[in-house]
Amino acid sequence: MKIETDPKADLSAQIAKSIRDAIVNGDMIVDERLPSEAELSDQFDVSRSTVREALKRLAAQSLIRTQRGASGGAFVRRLSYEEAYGQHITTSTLLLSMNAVSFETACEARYALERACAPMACDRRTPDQLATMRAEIHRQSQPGLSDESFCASDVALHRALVDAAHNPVLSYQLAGAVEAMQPLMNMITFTARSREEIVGIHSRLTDAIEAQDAAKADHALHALEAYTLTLGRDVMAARAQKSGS
Amino acid sequence: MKIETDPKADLSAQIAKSIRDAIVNGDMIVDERLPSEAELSDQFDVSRSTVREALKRLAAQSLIRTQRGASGGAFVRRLSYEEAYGQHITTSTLLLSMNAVSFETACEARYALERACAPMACDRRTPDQLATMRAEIHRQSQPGLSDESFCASDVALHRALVDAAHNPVLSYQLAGAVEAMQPLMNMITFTARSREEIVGIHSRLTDAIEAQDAAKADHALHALEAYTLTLGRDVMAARAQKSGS
DNA sequence: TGCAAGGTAATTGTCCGACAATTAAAACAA
DNA sequence: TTGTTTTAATTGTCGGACAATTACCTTGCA
Repeated sequence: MKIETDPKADLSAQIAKSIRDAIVNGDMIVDERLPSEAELSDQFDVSRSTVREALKRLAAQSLIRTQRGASGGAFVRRLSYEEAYGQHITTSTLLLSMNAVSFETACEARYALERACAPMACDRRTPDQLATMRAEIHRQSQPGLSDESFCASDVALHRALVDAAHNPVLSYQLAGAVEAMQPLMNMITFTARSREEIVGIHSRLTDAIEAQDAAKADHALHALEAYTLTLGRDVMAARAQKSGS
Repeated sequence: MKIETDPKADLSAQIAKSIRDAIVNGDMIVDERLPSEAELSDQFDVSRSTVREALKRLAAQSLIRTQRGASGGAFVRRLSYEEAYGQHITTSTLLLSMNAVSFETACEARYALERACAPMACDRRTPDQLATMRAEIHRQSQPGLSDESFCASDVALHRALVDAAHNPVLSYQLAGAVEAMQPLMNMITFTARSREEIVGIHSRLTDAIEAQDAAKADHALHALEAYTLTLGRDVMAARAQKSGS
């Protein structure tokens, strides 16, 4: 295990990097045990505290898990889809909120990705996923629903669409794009009229998926993108006017 | 700043979580300074070592940066696209390598995503990006090129295609899918014949992007997916036969 | 006054030693 | 054999110490 001497980096960062490289390169396999903290501090010739800080960095990236007691230690962790989802969503959300991504850009990306998996969803959708989509549509029709709940239901529906493609890699990649949009979407106040419109398009979309009509699904997603964009622009315009007055 | 008492988690993990929540929820803005390690250890009533381990976890996720000296400390970090790319690619690569994702699944996801951005690339491609694609095609035609270099060039070409869509959110999401495929692709030995075939499709694809012909680009990507899949299946079959004999 | 040199204090980085908590395995007793 | 106790290894937490770095203040000088 080599240690690249980048003189400006912290020791714990250097050690974390060398261990991370070993894991990513496949030098260590899943569930393999790392040397104990004492052994690592000997190998790298640093104190145990420094080794611990390095290990905490790796734990934060879900690369290792630790276990106390005899025959405990740090083990290479199998990265599950669920954890990867979580990290991806957190990162995507922060990226959008910290970098002032325009509503248009995020919207365009989201619907482009969804259109990419619509044909596969048409092929492979299960009754289960159709039922989920119908249930969310029903929820969205409830009059007392808050804007936040409406958005959450929207995300759930689109998530079902993505999962219907039955491609875990695709689901993983798209989860970030769709869920990271939610804070942006939450800024929109949905009138009764706009909800009705959206529910209508959602129904057409679900019908298309059920009928396995990819062209129709694509059309519905285009309509949804256009309408969402209109709503978003209205909100932005209203906000700009307000702050300008 | 609240601390949820999850009794089974480490103290440093709990503290990291509470600070992370504060950042993600927007309670702390970019470049805002966190309390010093001494103050945090007072607030959370733990030792400084424990606070430091928590801060290292956050640093590993690029949520904070630290600075030494007077008026130094830990500051909320603006997550840049570049860092997010890096994290995303690392995570995606690990996810694929650790979970035995089939070549078919990864391939399908990759080309579905690329087809999603092809229409936008047709609209917005710049001469620069076309030149990059042409240059990579030229590289791929060199006879002495190693399989690894051929794959790297392949990734570079597709990366140019994605960037041509001029949507940073899309680029970010797709970078993981495309680059994480490279280790899988590297397993394939490309014969002179198959390279010729791939270069031909790449040329058709680039022509379509230049001519802004979305349908033709879509067709080329479908052809590329089908051919890549064939190559991958051959490799897997050969490998299976070898291990079986 | 203005400026430069040097000192000071605050803060993170690293090290050390100690003890608590946990857990698997070994040793032991019935 | 089976159940219990002891033991050893390992991570988790604490406290203190010092080094390294850096912004800020003080002091002396022109």
